[in-house]
Amino acid sequence: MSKRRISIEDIARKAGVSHSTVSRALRDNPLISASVREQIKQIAREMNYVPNAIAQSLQNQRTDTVGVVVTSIADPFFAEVVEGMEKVANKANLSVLLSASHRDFEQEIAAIESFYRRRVDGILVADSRIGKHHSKQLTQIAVPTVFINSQATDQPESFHAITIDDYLGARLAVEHLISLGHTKIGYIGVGDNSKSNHQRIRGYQMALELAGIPRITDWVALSDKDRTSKNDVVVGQQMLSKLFTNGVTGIFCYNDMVAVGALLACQELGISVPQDLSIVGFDGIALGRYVTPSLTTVCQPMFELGSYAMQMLLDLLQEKTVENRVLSPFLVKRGSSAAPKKNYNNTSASGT
Amino acid sequence: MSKRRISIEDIARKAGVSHSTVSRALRDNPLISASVREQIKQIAREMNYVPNAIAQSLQNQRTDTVGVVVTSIADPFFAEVVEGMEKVANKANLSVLLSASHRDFEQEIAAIESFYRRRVDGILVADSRIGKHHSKQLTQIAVPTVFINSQATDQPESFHAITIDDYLGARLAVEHLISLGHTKIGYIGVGDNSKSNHQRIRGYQMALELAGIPRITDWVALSDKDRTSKNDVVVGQQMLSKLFTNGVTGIFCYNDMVAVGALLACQELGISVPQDLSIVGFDGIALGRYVTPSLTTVCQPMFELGSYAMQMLLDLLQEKTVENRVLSPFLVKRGSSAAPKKNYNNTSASGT
DNA sequence: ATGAAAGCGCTAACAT
DNA sequence: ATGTTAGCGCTTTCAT
Repeated sequence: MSKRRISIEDIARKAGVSHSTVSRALRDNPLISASVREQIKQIAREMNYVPNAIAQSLQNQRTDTVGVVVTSIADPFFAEVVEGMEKVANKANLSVLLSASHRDFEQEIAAIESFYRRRVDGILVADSRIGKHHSKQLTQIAVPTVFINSQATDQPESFHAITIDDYLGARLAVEHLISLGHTKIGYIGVGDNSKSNHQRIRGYQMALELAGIPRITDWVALSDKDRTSKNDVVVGQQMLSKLFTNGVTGIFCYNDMVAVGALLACQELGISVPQDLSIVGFDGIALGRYVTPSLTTVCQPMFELGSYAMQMLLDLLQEKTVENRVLSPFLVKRGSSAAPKKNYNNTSASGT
Repeated sequence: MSKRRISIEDIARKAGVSHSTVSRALRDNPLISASVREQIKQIAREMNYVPNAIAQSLQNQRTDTVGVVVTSIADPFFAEVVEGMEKVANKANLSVLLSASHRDFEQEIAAIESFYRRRVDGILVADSRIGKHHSKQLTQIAVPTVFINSQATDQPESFHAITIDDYLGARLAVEHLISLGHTKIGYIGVGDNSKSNHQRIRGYQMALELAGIPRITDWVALSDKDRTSKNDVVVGQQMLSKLFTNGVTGIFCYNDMVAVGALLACQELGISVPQDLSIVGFDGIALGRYVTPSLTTVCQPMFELGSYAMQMLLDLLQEKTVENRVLSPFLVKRGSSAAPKKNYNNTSASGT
């Protein structure tokens, strides 16, 4: 905001009217006569006048800005989600302030507080770590907020939220493997305390249970705490051999990056997918289409997750009542899953 | 910005001082006695006071906000670049307004104008389409601006810019193929009028020329105008067979997505890479490591591109003089390139 | 060391 | 139909 810019004052002077007349004219207030209005607009154009949104915000108590917090912009999943948000925001003439939390609680809070200082009209938080115990600080920040795939295990009821049905997704994945004839099905997950991971494990277990397949502890592997999209791949790579050694013929992975890691490990170990082992991912990022074999996965409607979330926020801003939403993921069958090879002890494991 | 929030007025009332004293105390102005200062800060804390950044901006003529325009957030290349920007901005306590241009000139201008209205302190534009003829409108928008990989063929000299050396990158790619023994080398590019594509073609041609390899028109294929990261893949897929039929043994692709498309086409056509055909990409997006075979490519330092650009902008804001930068890409050899198969007419094509 | 007052650029209630 | 004035919440002279 360097030098002095043209203000309505300047235009008023040149037009020989008061600054309020200019203000009215520029905003098509019907009180101003057409001729004066056009004259003023003409002068404004000639002087390259651009209204100062900061001054308008101070007066109007609205910034036409929303804050968005994601764990990482470089994560292909969130990139899609943000794309969806941006599209809706843009159509509604809202600007988007973007901030990354890197899955860190402190950074998430810091981002939200910064948004609050800047008086954003609303806030969108993806993969939030905020639970009930923190909600107090935040309810004081009385800014309309929508959470996307909140990861707090004790998510406060009072918040607005849009969520993917992780439990359903996991069941879709595992039931797909079961329907192909697999009975030795493993899970590779992440060891952070995310709700997603919990729900996906639950879905995995329930799918097995409903099919009468016993759960084996050695068929579940979880990584350590720290996570980035890059080392999700490493998780898959490292966990794979153990599970394969333990005899699984199919693996459901926490997400696509983990699945890609598993795929990579298979290539190294000479395990052919899907002949020797079937792999199913979660998310539906573009990458899954380009690996070999292409990845069977449970897709989250990422773009919709973002655009619906933004739409919910818009509704909130217009004081409409908004219902929380739960979106259903869907299975996309590709090359990484197939029926298991027939061998000695196959599909007869239906007894308890 | 819904209801009334706590202001310094409220604190002043409660502390029995004037609002200017509160303002000073909160900002550690040495004029205020330590005891009063602490008392005021205490009250502010108790009342959950959060300064109104909008009011501060209006007074200080600074918003501590930068605007960023990229073609698409969902593009893995820009996602990395933005990540780099965000990191530097965050450290400098700058907020980032993000907007997508979708490679559309109008949208790019609209985003910049919106940033100007909001009085951002600086602007970063990636893949700008703005050329000399438009620079007039924008020089009036006297906001410090840095362009990243500007795509205007007639980029105005006066702008600040950081650019990857596309020409060098292309030479690296093609010289790599030549050093492996290839002499029949093709190029798959994009038909938009981007500077990158021009420079990469130039580098491709120069590398051939320097090696004394004749150029063959049929070894260069360009796509039509419209581009998204998704249909860059399609470009690679569609162009591949023609080039292969025309006898090339190595192909340099405009970017990694095009290269992935080419790889996919090879799989479908039963062309084995790198035995029958070598493929080299450009960009260095993560995806390249996960496809089969992994992609040899010319890497742009994406994260640095973003972080340096933001650093240049910070310097500009502090009125330092900043030099334009040209970053060098570097070759990363992976699985998709190898020596061509020996056959009848091999590396003897060194005569003019 | 502290308060009063002006002003950042705008909108809107209140005159006329 | 237009001008005058106040005020959004803050910082910063200028008094004292």
